[in-house]
Formats: sequence, C-alpha cells, structure tokens
Amino acid sequence: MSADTKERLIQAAAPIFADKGYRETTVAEICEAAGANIAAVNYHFGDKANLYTEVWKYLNTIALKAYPFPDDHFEIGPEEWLRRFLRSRLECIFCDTLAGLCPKLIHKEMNERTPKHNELFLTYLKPNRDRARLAVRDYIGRDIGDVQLDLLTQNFMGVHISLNAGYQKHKNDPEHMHKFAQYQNIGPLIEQVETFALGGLKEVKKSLNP
Amino acid sequence: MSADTKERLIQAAAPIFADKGYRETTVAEICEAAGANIAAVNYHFGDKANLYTEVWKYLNTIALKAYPFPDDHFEIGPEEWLRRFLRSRLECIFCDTLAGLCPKLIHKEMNERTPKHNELFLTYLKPNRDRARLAVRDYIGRDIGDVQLDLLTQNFMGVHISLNAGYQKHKNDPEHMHKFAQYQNIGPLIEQVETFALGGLKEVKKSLNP
DNA sequence: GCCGTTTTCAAATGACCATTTGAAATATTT
DNA sequence: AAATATTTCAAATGGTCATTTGAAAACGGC
Repeated sequence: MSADTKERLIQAAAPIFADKGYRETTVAEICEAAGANIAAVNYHFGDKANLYTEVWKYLNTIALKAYPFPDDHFEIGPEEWLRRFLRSRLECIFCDTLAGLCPKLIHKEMNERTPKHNELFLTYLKPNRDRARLAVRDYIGRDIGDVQLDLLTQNFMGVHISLNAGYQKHKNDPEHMHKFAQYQNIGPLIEQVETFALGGLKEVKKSLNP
Repeated sequence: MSADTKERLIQAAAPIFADKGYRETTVAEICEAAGANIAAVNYHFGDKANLYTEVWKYLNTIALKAYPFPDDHFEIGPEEWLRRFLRSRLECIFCDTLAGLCPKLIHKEMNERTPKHNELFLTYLKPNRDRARLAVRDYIGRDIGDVQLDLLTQNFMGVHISLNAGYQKHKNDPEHMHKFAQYQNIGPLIEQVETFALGGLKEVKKSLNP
C-alpha cells in the first residue's frame, strides 16, 4: 500500500536523521529500516531533501503537541512566560519519547547546512526566537538597544540550546551516561537551569538601571 | 621547497576547514588554494584527516597566544577567574584576525563527527572544560552534587559556546551583518554577557544556601 | 477477470572525491 | 657533474552514494 510505505519511510527516517544528521544518513539505510526498496524515497518524495523536510514536519508536530509553547505573555507576564518556555524546551530535550527526537534533529541541523536549511530555519526556529525576544524585551522593561536585546536573547536561548548540544553529545557516551539521563528525578535539575537563565536576565536587567 | 608547501597547505586549509567543516572541504580545493598539486596533501600528511589535525594545532597555538587563559585561580579567586576566562573566549570569538578561526573551527567540529573527533576533543576542549568546572565548584563554595556541578558548568560554558554558534551562523548573513561585527565598541557587549553568565552563577549559588 | 494505474524491485548510471601511481622535475649529496 | 633522494605532477583508481530506468508485481474500477 502506497500511503503506508510513505509513512513508514518518514517514521524510519526520523530517528536516523536525528542520530546522524542529513549528510551522514544514506537513502539506502532509511529504505532498509523501512523495509522498502532503494528507489522508494525517490518515488515517494522526489529526493532525499524532501523526505528530510517531511521528517521535520512530522517530528515538530509531535514535539509541539507533547511540549506546547506557553500562551502569549500578556496575562502571565514575561518572566513567567520565559520560565515556562524554558521548562517546556528542557522537558522536551530530556524526554525519551519520540518528541525527544525533535531537539536532536534541530541540534544536528543547526551546524550543518543542509539543502533546506533556510526554509527550515525560517519555518520552525526563527519564530520561537522572535517570540522569546519579545518576552525578553518586556521583561527588561526599559530602553535597550537592538544589538543588546539580540545578545541577551541569544544568551537566554543559548541556555537550552547548549544544554541540548551537550546532552546529545554525551547521551550515548558510556562515561557520561549517568549524568542526566539515568537521573530519576529530573525536576530539580531543570529548576537549577531555570535559576541560571532567569538569574542571568535579572542581573542584566539590574545592570541597566538608570 | 618541501617544508614550504607543507606550511602553505596548512595555512590554506585553515580558513577553509573553519568555514565549511571537515566533510564539506575537499582536498582538491585546499590544494588549489595552496597552489599545490592534488596529490600534495597525501604526500605531505598521509591523508586529509592528518592535515586536519595539523590545522587544529596551528590555529590553537595562534589563538592561545593572542587570547591566553587566565592563570590558576588560587590568587585571583574563582569569580574573577571565570570572568577573565569568559572574556578571553569572547574576545577571541569576536576578533577578526587569524585567531578568530579557532572558535570557528571548534564550532564546526562540535557537531560533526570527524575521524579525529575524540582525539581533538580530549586534547583541546576537555581540559578547558575541566578547568572551568574546578572554578565553578570553588565559586559555589559548598557541597554540590556531581551532576549539578556538571550541569552548572555546562550552563556557564554554554554562554560563550552558543554565542559563538550564533555569531558564526549570522556573521555572513547580510540581514544580521550589523549585529555585533560592525559594532565599533564591543566592550560593553562583552560586559553584558559577563553580567549574564556571572549573574546566572550567582543566583544558583544563592539558591543552594542552606 | 480484464485493463489502466500505481507501486515495487534489482540493476545500472553517473557524480563526487580521497587516494594511488609512476613518471618527470627538482633539490641534495658526494 | 654524476648519483641519489625528495618533491611535484597529471592521470588513473576505486569507493560511496543519490538518483534513474524499465520491467515486474500489485491494485482498483468496471
């Protein structure tokens, strides 16, 4: 059945792309994992790059459903929004369900210029950054230059991004395995990260006092 | 002259590897840039991977000389050490001399598993992380679990790492060009980043109060 | 159960690239 | 300057992959 093979290809490709990135993943191994013929990817998707964007769509939908973004911050205020945003990112990174493949895929993409990089960046990544920037601006609450705001947003976002990078890097490393993954109660760790990120913002806010 | 060609290859390869990473760089283009024959890399270095490690050695030496690490922190104290460490990393990232290629190369390597990854990581990256971890531990100054300390170190290091990633990504992007690069006076920006990173540490320290 | 369409398949194609080869050129030694 | 070692060179080799091809198989409407 056609639709079935197409779905199987996406589901088989997702963990492989997330594990090895775009270039290191071969069409052959995806097809093998999906139990499909070597020509299946080109038949169903045209080429490897299109399958890759389908995998993004697939994983992003799953992750967004399991770890939704907080609503806009007009009600809860920017600080609480930032806290919830960060928490949902961290929970997604450290979860071991399918949704966890999404941060993994992002991590791989961030440092590889795949054929679809710009499209993916604009569709899936930039909007989040822009929303966070808005919240950071409102949190600071006074005049701050564009460059300074971009820098601060980058710092804030960098907290979970670099955690993601470190986690992906060491997750399967026997020496580091114990670190976060097998830590039963991840809640206090997440709180510590929140304290760090919000603490950084707080000090910068303080330093901007007139 | 032999030694001459060898040097030329390293110097020509450095900016190319730093720009495109290991895999995307072809031996052919390195040789062309160096004005050498296609066989020169294999003749002088054995293979592409060995040339790559030579480039690491070359750029690391240059960067370390221009932006040295602070001395051990028994005299200046851990907070000042962390501040100086961060500052020297940031200055290196934002400089536009040859030394700036080193963070660029690191950035590329971090997310690509080159044949020499483990060796390079252990030689050039891990020692810095371990030194920073020591300083963070002394800064906190009281009992903190291994996992918590690793996490906090990762957060602190992540500040400049993710800044490096963002900077490398957008440096040549016409829309973002203005952000940091053409900013004449980078000092205040660096101070803001320091405030963020040290502020994060400070809050975590505070939250650990008995 | 026949016919047009869709999907699968194994084998071929062609592009890209690191590395090898062996001869020619250049440098070094005596 | 002859003999030897080193370095350069253009062309060939071989491996890896994405993609194509055209025939076979499965499917769906009638």
